Amino acid sequence: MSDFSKPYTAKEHEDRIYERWMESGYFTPENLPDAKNRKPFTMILPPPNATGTLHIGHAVMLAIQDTLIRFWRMRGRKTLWLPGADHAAIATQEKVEKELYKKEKKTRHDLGREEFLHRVDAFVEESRSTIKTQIRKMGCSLDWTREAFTMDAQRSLAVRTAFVRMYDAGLIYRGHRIVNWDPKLQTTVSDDEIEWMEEKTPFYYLKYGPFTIGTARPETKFGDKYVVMHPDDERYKQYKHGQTIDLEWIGGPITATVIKDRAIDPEFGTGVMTITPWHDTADFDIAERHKLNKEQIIDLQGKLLPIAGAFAGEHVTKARPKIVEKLKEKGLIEKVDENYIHRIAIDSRGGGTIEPQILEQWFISVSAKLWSVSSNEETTLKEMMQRVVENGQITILPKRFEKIYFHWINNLRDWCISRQLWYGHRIPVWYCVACGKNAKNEQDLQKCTRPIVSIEDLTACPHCGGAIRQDPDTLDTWFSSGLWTFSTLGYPEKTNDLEQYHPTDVLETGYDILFFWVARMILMTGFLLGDIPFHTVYLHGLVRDAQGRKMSKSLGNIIDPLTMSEKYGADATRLSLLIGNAPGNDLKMSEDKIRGYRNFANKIWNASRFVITNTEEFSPATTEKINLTLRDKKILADVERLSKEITKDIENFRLYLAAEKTYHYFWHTFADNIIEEAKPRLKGTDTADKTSAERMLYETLITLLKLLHPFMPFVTEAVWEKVPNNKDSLLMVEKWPV
RNA sequence: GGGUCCAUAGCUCAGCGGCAGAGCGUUCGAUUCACAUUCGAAAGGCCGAUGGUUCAAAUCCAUCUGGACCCACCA
Repeated sequence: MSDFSKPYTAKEHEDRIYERWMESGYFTPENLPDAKNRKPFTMILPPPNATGTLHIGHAVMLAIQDTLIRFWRMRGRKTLWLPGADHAAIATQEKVEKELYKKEKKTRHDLGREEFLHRVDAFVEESRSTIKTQIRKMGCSLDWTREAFTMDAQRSLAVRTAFVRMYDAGLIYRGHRIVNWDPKLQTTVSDDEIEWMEEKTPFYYLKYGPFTIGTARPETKFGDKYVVMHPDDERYKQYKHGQTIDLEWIGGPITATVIKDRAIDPEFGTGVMTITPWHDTADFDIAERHKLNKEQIIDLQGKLLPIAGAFAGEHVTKARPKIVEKLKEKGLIEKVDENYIHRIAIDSRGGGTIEPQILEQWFISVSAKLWSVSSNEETTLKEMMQRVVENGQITILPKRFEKIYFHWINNLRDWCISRQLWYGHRIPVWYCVACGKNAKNEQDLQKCTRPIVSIEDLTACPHCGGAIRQDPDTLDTWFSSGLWTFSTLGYPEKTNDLEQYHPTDVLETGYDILFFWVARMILMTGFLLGDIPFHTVYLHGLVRDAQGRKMSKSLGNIIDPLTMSEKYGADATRLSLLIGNAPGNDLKMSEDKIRGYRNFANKIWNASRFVITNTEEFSPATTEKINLTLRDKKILADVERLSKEITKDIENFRLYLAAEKTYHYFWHTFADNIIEEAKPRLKGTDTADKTSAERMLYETLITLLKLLHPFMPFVTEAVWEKVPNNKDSLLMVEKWPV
């Protein structure tokens, strides 16, 4: 058995070993030895976007999850780790549109909806297979027979079913709301997808009748006919709420109405402002409170409407200087603050500047009353989301994120779920355009005027048989992601999988999508199944470079996990992502660190070779009969203590400690001390002492290989093959040493 | 404005009431040995500051300083 080649070269083993695992079928829980008597352990892989390639953020999640799943598999659980991909509507559509424009100078409108979606599907097909190959390179023991995609037939059925059920329960409604509109991508964007940028802009103090108002956006001021101040502001006490004032404004004389509202900060500027409810969230709220008129100033392309008079049709950014010029001419500018810092909202996915607009959108109400199946009382989605974490049904690790979660829930508003994209789940709502002309009775006629919600595709109005059209919008990506723990298991059918594997045990993901995704899964599962989606949420941090900066293409500091795995092996890459990675904390990563763990893989290889070549005549059956010296017994007891400690650490998600302890013990205790001390004994003439040493070394190595396997599956499996007694067995399904 | 967290060796961090620790890096030395992807050794710390609780504080409490992040968003 001395065919160990001299340094360990990961490349020679990894693909081959992955193939062996695949052939064994053990990634599928039902194929595990004695599967019937195993208790299930489930994790669903957070689906990577179907557009991308694997990056270091994926690698860290894969390393943690594969470690957990391998640990629980060896501990005798019926482990299911289910893979999939997310269609990532906005990101994917944007990518394909860019490609299309670059290659053919066409927009999606040139192709039409159907043809465009064909292109997207082709693109997604290709990326999905790329990322799948890359996930395998990392050694992930995922059940590929259950692979899912958020846009496949089964998941689409789940999405429509969920929509219809929520609609029927009165949770989904349509309404005019102010939303974040991205004029570049021509869609709404959720609050969570916005990034704020600071920009130095002139701040204008404008004369508004007897008042002075401040604004950084004079181009939105055309329609302003309400002037708002704090009710307790002494300076303006002579003006009464509702009082009208005639004054000269940009486009000529207007009549303004005084509004008193507590949202105004008397300290800011002059303590008086005018409002633009159509294009500002705060102004919209004020207008709603006092039932004021709202007027649109800017269209969906970002151009000024006829209300702007001479400036109509001009893009806001181009019109602004001209408008300032006109204000100057009219003597309406009192002063300009040149050093004002203005914050502008950017769509973090596509980069367009957000222009708030009032639009008709679909919403999920988080505060509508509904009947809770599980607690048998009236509740709201918001209360339900809070309760399951509060009462410990769901644990979020690290604990401090529970506080952050509660804080978020407290400020939660209704969730806007419609997007004006083409790629995604089309909203399963139809409108009768035949105006109910064939309706048989008054009841049906009335139904024709309302939205028709259906799980099945409709081709004609079910009430009058007339023509219909489907809502053009698609659903927010997170709507389908929210169903992920159970849509992957067969929902809406009551499948065996759903029965057996849900709720899942652990959801492992980055803290950056706690609100986007984790919270929404809790919401969806709570309503649709009356259950929780998972027992434990484990949140990892961001991977940063050695200087602690975010990795980005422009900084050129990206560490590509695939290049690293190619160079140093997947095991080394994985270990570098686990050690020093405490939950919820960001992790600093450098190539040097990975190189260090490559050396460790080689250490395992070499020390194992030494032990294996010196214990060749052993078989587990005979080792039992060999008497151990006191010292060797003590060593084995130490290893047992270590095993217990490691087990506890992994059970409590302290992978960073478990990995480091095992690493340290293997290298600096086992290799540096135990093996060194055993060398003379192996060459000695005292047979009893010699065999005791052999047994001790053999058993220690076997235990350490098992302890290391979840962290470094390839090298440990490669060594396992070299142990004479193991022949065709796989370390992957060996019993955990406790 | 509201919230969360961090500060310990040059760097990355562990320790979270009982003698200040690890990895990497640095310096010096070794090398027919399973392994130069190696081994041995050394240097390196007022545990951010101040005050308090305690027999005892890096650890608990308060305040401050510096930093990171999240949420809200100010016309």
